Amino acid sequence: MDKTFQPQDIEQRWYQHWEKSGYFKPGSEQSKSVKADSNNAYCIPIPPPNVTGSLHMGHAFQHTLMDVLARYQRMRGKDTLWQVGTDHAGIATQMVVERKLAAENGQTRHDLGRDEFVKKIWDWKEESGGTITQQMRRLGDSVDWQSERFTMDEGFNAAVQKVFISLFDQGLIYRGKRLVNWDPKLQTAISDLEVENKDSKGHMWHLRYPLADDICTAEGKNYLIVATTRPETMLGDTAIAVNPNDPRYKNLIGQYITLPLVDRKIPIIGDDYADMEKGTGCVKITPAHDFNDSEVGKRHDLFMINILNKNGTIRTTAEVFDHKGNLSNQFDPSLPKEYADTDRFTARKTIVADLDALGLLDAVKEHELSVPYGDRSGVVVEPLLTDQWYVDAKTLAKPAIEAVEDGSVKFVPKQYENMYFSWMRDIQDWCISRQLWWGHRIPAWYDDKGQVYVGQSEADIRSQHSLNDTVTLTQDEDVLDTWFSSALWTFATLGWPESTDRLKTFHPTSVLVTGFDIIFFWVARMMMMTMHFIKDENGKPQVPFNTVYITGLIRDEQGKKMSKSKGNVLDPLDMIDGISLDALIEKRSGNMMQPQQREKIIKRTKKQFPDGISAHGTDALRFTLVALASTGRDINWDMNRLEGYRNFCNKIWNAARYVLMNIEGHNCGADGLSEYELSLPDKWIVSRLQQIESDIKKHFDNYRFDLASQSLYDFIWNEYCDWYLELSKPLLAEGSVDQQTGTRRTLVRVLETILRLAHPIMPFITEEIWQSIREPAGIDGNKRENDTIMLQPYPEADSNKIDADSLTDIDWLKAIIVAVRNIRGEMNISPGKILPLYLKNGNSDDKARFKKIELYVVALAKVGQITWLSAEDATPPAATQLVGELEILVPLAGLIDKNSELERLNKEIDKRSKEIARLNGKLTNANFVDKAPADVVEKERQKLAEAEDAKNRLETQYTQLREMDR
RNA sequence: ACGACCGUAGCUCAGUUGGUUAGAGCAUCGCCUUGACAUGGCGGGGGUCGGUGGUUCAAAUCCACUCGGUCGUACCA
Repeated sequence: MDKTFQPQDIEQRWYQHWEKSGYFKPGSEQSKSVKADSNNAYCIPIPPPNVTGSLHMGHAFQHTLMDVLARYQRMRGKDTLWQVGTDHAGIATQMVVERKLAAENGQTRHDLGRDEFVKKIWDWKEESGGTITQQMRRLGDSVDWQSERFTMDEGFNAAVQKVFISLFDQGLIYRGKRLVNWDPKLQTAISDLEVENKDSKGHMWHLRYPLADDICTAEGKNYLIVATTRPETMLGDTAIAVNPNDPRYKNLIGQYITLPLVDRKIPIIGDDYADMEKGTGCVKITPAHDFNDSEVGKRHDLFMINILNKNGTIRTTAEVFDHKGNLSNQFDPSLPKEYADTDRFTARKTIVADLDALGLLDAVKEHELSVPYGDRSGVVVEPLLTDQWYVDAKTLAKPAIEAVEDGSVKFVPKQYENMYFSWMRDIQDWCISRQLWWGHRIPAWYDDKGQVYVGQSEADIRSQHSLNDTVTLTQDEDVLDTWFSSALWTFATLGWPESTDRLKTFHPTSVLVTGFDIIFFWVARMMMMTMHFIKDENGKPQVPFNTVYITGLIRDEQGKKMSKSKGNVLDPLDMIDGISLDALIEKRSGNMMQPQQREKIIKRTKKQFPDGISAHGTDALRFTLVALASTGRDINWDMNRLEGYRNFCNKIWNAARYVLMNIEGHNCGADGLSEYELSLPDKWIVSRLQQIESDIKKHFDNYRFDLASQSLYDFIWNEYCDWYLELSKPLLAEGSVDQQTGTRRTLVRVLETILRLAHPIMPFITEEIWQSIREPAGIDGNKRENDTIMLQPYPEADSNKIDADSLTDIDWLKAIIVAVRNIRGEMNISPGKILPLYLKNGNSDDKARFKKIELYVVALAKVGQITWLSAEDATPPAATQLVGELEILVPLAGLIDKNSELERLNKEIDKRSKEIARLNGKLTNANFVDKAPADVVEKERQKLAEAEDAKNRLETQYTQLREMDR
């Protein structure tokens, strides 16, 4: 074995072995002895990453937690499936390929045409689709690769079709002309969730709209003033609203104003939406370009005038619709030609200038407002009137809300349930059509008259509706929102709409691990779709998963979100393999959208990683992520933690090295027949192991990964390595043959158990070491089930193995050794120097007890001659430590400076005095003594007595020492 | 504006139903290359738990208010 742990030598080798051996498959599909039974099944559906993407730290985090759960449950004997797959990620993928096309030969997707372009995307998927799956292998993800799915594979496509068609037939999907969030750059509708509102500074323009028919306001003005942040929309105004109770204007209701620039006569209406307190009390109403106005329009049967092209420029001629969305000739649709085809923001300036020239610009004010941006395109989105497909979300949401209310689905941490409820209880219909080319084409066809038919194929529809060839059918150009297909993820991946064994065994799945940012996008929609389509044998809706574990976000060391544009992204693989500074800089600053950031990023990267990043290995990365995973809070990434846990891996490695060196060629009881004797340290470490096992189980079952890893770390480093391995040294050197066998047996078996405990978190190092110690630990490596640690049983605590005396004895032993070490440390005595030791004030029990531990004290505290002194004996000049009643004395004898010992004693006495004062304060308080529980008071009394006794003895020692050898 | 979460050692974080002297890792200081490990060993220092007030015999923990931060939602004529 190498002196240090070299992760790069072992990781990929073991992963390939596991994968090749089929160990990631569910147990029921590996061996006939495991029956497929939904009661013993454990399934995690992976949140499908973008097929053309790559892993970031957030993935690494979530994947690690999922893998910990999967490996843990698999070892506990659950029939475990971690379902893997990728998402076609509509807009994101289409954009990537469009950019690639543009960069390579300056083409747009329109140059290629739809079929050719979609083919290009499939090509790109073939080329880049392997990246993320390769990265997952490096992370050690124990997913079932053989059943990997893609949201556009054949079976999935069938599921999507079936869901769409059924929902349409049930009246839960409909088509309608409505306002949607329109992205003028990508030229597609997007959902509310894909809109990012950003605060920005803008202007509020106050416009004068002349009253028609020579009427005047109560104040005698012949115009109304409206205010707007988007003056260009005035071209589409179809009313002015005032509050029906507003004394200033209520007599004008039913009258008209003349809309400037377009010379349109539009009504003044009364609506509560107009707030008398706000602005001038008059609101321009543009139902085709504002969501609130659209609602007002519906209440008053207003016409809707669309003035924008799909690319965000002003139309040459407006589109006029009546309140039902039918084309209308009520108004002259012509628009001033000087704005035609100019961008909305250019038009804004021109229109303001033109109104100003007409004397109709009353005021311009600075204004803070939030502006909606498309999260993908980064441009301002526009409410636009278009024909789109919608899902009746309210109907579907009802059972989905109930499932969380009645606890069928639990969120961890629980507070996210509120987030879920608040959104679900106020849910809007879901716009599912997207004007993209990449995605599931909507299975709808139109005839010449615009009549819509929904069905699996054109042929199906023709036969179903008896349409002959004289009727031309054209398929809807649009595709479905990506989240429409991912909403079917839990059951479509298991084979639905076929009725498969996997669906029966693994659905509902056990736990979904995901980020809070997609609770709405994904979690809620999976709930709705699954409960609508998947029923159990009694016809009761099935939930998609029983538990939703919400993770926090991984941020950079300053708590900032990691993003490409900030240049603070860390690649999990760089943590594993390491990366040079130059390569890291290239990665962070190359191919930047905003080159001006480049220098800044380079500078910061150089400062933060002057030597690049060294290799830490997958296990260290995973352990770090697990250790930081406390419930649902964000993680500020800390390279120092990673380094600490790399050292921890090395610690385990060397502990194993020690064990191997000491069992090699010796009997360690593997045959189960040899005589052996367990010594005090053996009994102790076995007892502690049981306690740790039950702690870890508790923590895993509560999803407290951080506490589980902490328990493991503490036990391995601070107990097994620091104490047990050290205690084993004198035993192996001086113990009897049976004792040596007992210790070797314990050394290797506890190590073997530790490896199994740690395996879900650190799969590679545990497998590597386990392979070399399984035989001495008494495991028959020739049996197939013993080929790998990943299929071994997870350790379970056995309270019969806890020896209570060993726990108190070792605590006492530790206290004595620490006392000597403390004197040594504080007096700057070299650790190797053998010290004589006096023990004073020990009772007969202490003496008997000390006999049991003398061997270890001598070895670990490096003491030579040990002399017991009775209470009456004169104490030699010595440094003193108290262990309960017992006084530990190290003679000064030229080793120790008297004054520093006096100083040290003083410090100790001082400490005791403070404690005594505190306890006295408490105990003289009648309220405390009367009202606190008796055992609490008694405890405090005892502490006081002990502190007083200790103080007295330290003071005696102090006086004696000071008097000596003056 | 409303809601959620967070504020504990220099840094990153634990701290359960209120009850020992508030813990860990990293960093720091001192001693040590001892035959598993210097990616190490041993020992030490470091915190008025964001602030104020309250409930209680007892508050990091419960309540109210307040300051700071993150996120979400709403509003924005």
